[in-house]
Amino acid sequence: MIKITFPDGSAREFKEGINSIQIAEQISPGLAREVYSATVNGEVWDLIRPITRDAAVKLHKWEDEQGKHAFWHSSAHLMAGALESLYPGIKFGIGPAIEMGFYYDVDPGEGRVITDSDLEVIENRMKEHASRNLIFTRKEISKKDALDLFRKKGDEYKTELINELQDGTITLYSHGDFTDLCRGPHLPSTEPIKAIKLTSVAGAYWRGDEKRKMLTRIYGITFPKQKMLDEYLVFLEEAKKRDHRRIGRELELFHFSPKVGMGLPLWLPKGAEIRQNLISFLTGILKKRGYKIVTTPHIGNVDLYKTSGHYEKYGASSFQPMSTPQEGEQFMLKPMNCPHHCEIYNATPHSYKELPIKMAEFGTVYRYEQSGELHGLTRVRSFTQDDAHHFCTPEQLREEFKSIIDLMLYVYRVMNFNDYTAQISLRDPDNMEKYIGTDENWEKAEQDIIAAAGEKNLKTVVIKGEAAFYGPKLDFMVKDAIGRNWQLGTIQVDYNLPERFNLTYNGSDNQKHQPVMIHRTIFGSLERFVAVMIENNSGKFPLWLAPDKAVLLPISEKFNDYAANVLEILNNSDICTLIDDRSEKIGKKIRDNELKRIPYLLVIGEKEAENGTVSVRKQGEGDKGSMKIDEFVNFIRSEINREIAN
RNA sequence: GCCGAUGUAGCUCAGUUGGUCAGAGCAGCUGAUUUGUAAUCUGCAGGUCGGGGGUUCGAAUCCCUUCAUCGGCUCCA
Repeated sequence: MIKITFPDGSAREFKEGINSIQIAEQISPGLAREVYSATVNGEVWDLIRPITRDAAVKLHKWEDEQGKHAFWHSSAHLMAGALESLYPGIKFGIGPAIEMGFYYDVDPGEGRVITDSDLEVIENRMKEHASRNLIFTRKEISKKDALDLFRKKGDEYKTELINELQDGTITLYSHGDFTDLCRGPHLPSTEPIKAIKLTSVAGAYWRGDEKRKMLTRIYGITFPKQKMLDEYLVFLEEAKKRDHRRIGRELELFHFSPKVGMGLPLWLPKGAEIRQNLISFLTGILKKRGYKIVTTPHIGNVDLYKTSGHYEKYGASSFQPMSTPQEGEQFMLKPMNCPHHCEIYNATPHSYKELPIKMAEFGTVYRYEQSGELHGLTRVRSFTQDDAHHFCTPEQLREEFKSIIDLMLYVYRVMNFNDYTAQISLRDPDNMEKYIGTDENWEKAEQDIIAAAGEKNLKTVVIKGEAAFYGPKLDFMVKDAIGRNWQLGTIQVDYNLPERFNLTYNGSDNQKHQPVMIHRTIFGSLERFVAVMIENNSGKFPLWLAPDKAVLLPISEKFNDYAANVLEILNNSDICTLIDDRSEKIGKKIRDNELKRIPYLLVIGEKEAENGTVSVRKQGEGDKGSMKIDEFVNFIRSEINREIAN
C-alpha cells in the first residue's frame, strides 16, 4: 500500500501502482469524469500513469490550467492524427496547448498547401477519431530507437528535437495509428473531446527562426461540451464588435488612407479631440509633479542616432535618411525622442542640486514597422509617445523609479484602467550579444527595478529576453478585445545613453559625475492607448475624455430655434461639447450604438422650451430630471472634476 | 519581410458553371410627415467590381502582376 496525500492535507492508502484516474473514481465517479490530468509530487502526469510510491496528488479539472492544458494538448495530437490520415507523409513540428486552445506546426510536403477551406474536413476527421474513444498510451523509448523511428518516417523536425533531448527522458504517446514524440501529459482517451473547432491556419517559422523553413500552423480549440464551444464562438463574435478599428470607423475617430501610406493614422476631428483631452489631462499631472515640457524636431541629423547607437541597431530597418542639397548631410525621421532630450540636457551645465531633472514631451516618432506587423492603431508607423526622461544621480535611481510607478498607477486608476500585467523585462541570458553596456550596469539596473517593484508591492511577472537593447524595463501590458497582449506604459533604466552623450553633473565634491537616465511612458503611445481604451469600453469614453459629451434631441422641429440656442450656449461653455441631432431616425442611431456611446442625451419638448430647460438622461442610467442650461453646464463640470479628481 | 486568406457604392453584403450581373439594405440628398427614444412614407443620386496587364467573341467571375486589408510568424528602440 502507498499513501496518497491530497491538497487539503488529507491522506488515504491505496494499492501500489494505482493511477490518478482510479484514485478519482474511488473518491467519486463524477469526479473521475471531470479530471484530465494530475500533479504527482510536483510533476504533471497522465491520469493513467501508475503511482508506485507515497505521493502528493492533485487532480486537475477543466478549471485548472493543467487540466485544460492536457485536454488541449491531447486535442493537438488528435488533430495530428487526423492530418496524418488525410495527408500521408505529412511531417510534424511542435504542437502545444496555448492560452486558448492549441496549434500544431506541420509541413504538408512539397507542393501541398493546407488552407482555411480544408479545416472542415480535418475537423470532421478529428470528430470521427475522437468518437472512437481512442486510448492514449505512453511509452518510454531510448534516444536511438526514437531517432530510428522518426528517421524512418522521414520527419527531420522530430529528429532534430530528439537530438537535443537527453537519453532516458524521451517518451512517445500514441492513440490509434498515430504516434508522436511528446512529454505529455495526455487524457486517458479521446473520449472527453466532444466539441472541436479549427480556427485558423497561418505560417510559422520552424523554431521561430525567420531564416528557417516556414511551416503551416493550424490553430484549434476543443471543449468537453458543445455548449462551451458555442459560448466561445459567441464571445469571439462579441469581441469583433469591440475591435477598435471597427469602432474607430463607426465613431469617425481615425482613418487610414493608402494614399497617405500604410500605418500612418489620420486622426479625424473626434479622435483628435480625445487625443487632445488625454494630452491636457496628463500635462496637468506632469506639471504638478515637476516635469518640464520640452519640444523637439521631428527629424535629426544621422550623427545623433549614430551617437545614441540606434543607427547601428536599427538604421538598416528604419525609414532611410533623407539628404539635403548639401553634400554628405543626412537627416532621419526621429524614431525616438531620447537622443534629442540628451542634447537638451547637455545644453546647460547641471549641478547635483538640480537633479532629478524630468523632461517630458508628447513626441511623435516614426518607425518603419514591417508591413505585416501593422495593426490598426496598436502598431503603426507614426505615433505619439507620452515620453519623458528622468536624469538623476545613481543614488536617486530607485526613488525615481518608485515615483514613476506611483504616477503610472495613479493615472491608470484615474482612467479606471485595472486590467494590466506589470512585467519585468530582463536580458536573455542565452543571447547576451544583443545588448550594449557593461554587465555591472545591467546587473545594477535589473536589481533596482526588481527592488523598486517589490517595494511598491507591485505584482509582477519576470520575462527574460524582453529587455530593451540598452537596459531592462518594467512594462505594463494589457490585452485587447481578443486577448492579444500590448505594451502600454514602460519604465526603463539606462546607463548607456548618458555615457554615449557624455552627460554630466557637478557633484558636491565638485567633480563631474554621470547621471542615470530613466525612460518612461505612461500611455505608451496615444494611438495604442486610445485603441485599448476603445476595446475595453466598447467605444464608450468617460465624460472628461468623450469628444461629444451629450447629444441634443428636439422632439419636434417646432423647437429647433430653442435647440439651436441651447446648442450654442452649451458648445460655447467650453466644457460641454454637444452634437445636434434633429434626425427622425434617432431610434436607429440608438440601436446602432451610435448615440448610446455618448454619455448624455438631452431631450427638448414643449415643456422644456417653455421653461428654458433640457430634460437630461444619462445613457444607461436613465432620467436625471429637467435642468436649466447653466445648471446642466455646472453639473457636467462637476461630473468631470469628480472623474478626474478621483 | 514570410505563410495563408480577402478586396463589388461611405458602411454591411448579394452576384450560381465567364453571357441583360453592375444589385440590395443602411447612410446621403429630394419632397411629404411632427411622432417623448430600437427602423414614417416618396423620389433621387452613388461603383473603371482595389490598380495594371493577359486569356476570350465576351471577364466582377479565369491567369499573371501590383497595392491594400485580415489572421498568424518574425520584429517591436
